Amino acid sequence: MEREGLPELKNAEHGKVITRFPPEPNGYPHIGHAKAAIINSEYAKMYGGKFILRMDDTNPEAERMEYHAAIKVGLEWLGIEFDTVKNTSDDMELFYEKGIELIDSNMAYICTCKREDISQNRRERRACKCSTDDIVKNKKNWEKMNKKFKPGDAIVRFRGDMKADNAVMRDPVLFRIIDGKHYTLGEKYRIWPSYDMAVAIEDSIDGVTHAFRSKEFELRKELINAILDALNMRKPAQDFFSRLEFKGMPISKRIIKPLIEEGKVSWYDDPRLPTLEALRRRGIKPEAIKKFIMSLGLTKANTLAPFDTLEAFNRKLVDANSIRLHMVNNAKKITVKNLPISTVEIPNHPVNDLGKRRVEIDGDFYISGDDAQNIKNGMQVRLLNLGNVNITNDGIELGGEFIENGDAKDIPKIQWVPQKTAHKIKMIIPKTLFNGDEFNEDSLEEIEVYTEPHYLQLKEGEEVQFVRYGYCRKDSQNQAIFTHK
RNA sequence: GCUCCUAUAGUGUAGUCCGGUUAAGCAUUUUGGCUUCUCAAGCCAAAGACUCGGGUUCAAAUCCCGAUGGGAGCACCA
Repeated sequence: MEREGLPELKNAEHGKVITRFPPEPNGYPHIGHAKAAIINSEYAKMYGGKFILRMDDTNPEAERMEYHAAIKVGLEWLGIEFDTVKNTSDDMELFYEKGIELIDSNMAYICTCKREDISQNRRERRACKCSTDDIVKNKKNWEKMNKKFKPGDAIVRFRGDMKADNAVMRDPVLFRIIDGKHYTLGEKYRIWPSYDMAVAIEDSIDGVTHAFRSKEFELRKELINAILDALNMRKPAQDFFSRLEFKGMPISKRIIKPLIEEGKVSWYDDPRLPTLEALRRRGIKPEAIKKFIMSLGLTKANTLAPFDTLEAFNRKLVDANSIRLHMVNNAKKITVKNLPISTVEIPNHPVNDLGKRRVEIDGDFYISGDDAQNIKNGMQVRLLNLGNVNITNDGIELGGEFIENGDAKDIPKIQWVPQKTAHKIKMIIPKTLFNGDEFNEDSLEEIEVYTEPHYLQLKEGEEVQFVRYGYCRKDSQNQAIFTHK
């Protein structure tokens, strides 16, 4: 059986599937976000269901509007559409209600132990004294968390199982005190639900039927189910997929931030990064990302994806409407005599009708240094779209004589740019940022090249193919970024 | 250390639940050819894999046991 796209879901009814993508607005969106968003959104689409974007914003210390906005921009660029957009923090009152319910039913208690002690007890699978406090005392302490206690003084813990093999189940945190200013709610609340509490409640009340998360959350599944059971709430099906990273391209802010601060990387849109913004600048199309991610499947095996697969998808997308332009690198001069014409019309694409451009010529050209080295005296070469030339090369100066009606078959073909109108641009070539753990000091190559003046008429962001060189994205009038071959 | 997840060609995957129909399909990569006024695209072809060791069975990539490699968790981050 041939399978289109993602594997079938268990217990999925057409029209009734609800999925969600819950990013935390604590950084710029990257390829990993794209994977989670695309998989969840594709499943909703596949079953004619609904898809929710939920900003998971329950840690005021980490979250910022800047990131919130960047995530929205990134998702829009990817072309992902949502039926509902919400914030986890919209439901603070509900979290409190459910939290109190857990305390009332003795499924949760307030713990006032020191952080280190809690950690050690977890490791040693020992309960602490607080776990035996009665409901009355717990309720009193809950009130105190609102004002009297300082951050770190007290937390609400779920009554799991301190002896459990799954360490996540050893009385995990449900609520903690954070005094920081939340990016949308300010100082309205200071008791914040933990990830597990928030996700459990949210997925349940949002009607999420299938939740797909990356593998590092796998151990949380048991806890989320336990919380929901304790509350008598509906449980979504949970499944997991491997994290997506590219070789040598760090995803974590912990690594990227210092690079930016040290000036080793310009910003989150530096084309060497796997952020969505960077991929966009580099010339990768959203559709290519989608196809690429779908081709990865739902495996739980670790993936260190090869960038060239992404490039292959992109090349196929971009080829049909990338204008072909001449560009020369490491330019060498050549003067061609006996040119019978002063202008030549060149098609913008070999097979598709993308128009033509008129190029003025006077016999003085630039060609690429590599080509100049390979052409010998007496040789015949084809100046692409122009005609054949008999080369004279005395070792110092390159010259040539135009041959009318030369046959293009079986002779070297090279691209050229008229000296008079040549437009100089900077070509940026992104390479792998890291070799293992080593920062690659040569990860960004910049070269000065000449291109046809027609380049100036292209829109910014347009993809072009520099003939015999590769696909590049116009970054500005004076700069292009190498996308791939 | 404990627990969980995972293991198919250079790379990424399909197949593994329900053992035989596939001596393993697809994509990428590499190489060769056709086409072409590009070293692109398109078309054709070739190369290349079931981690290891036991067991069950007429039959195992698929089931069981063990080993080994890789990843994750053991946060008042998500």
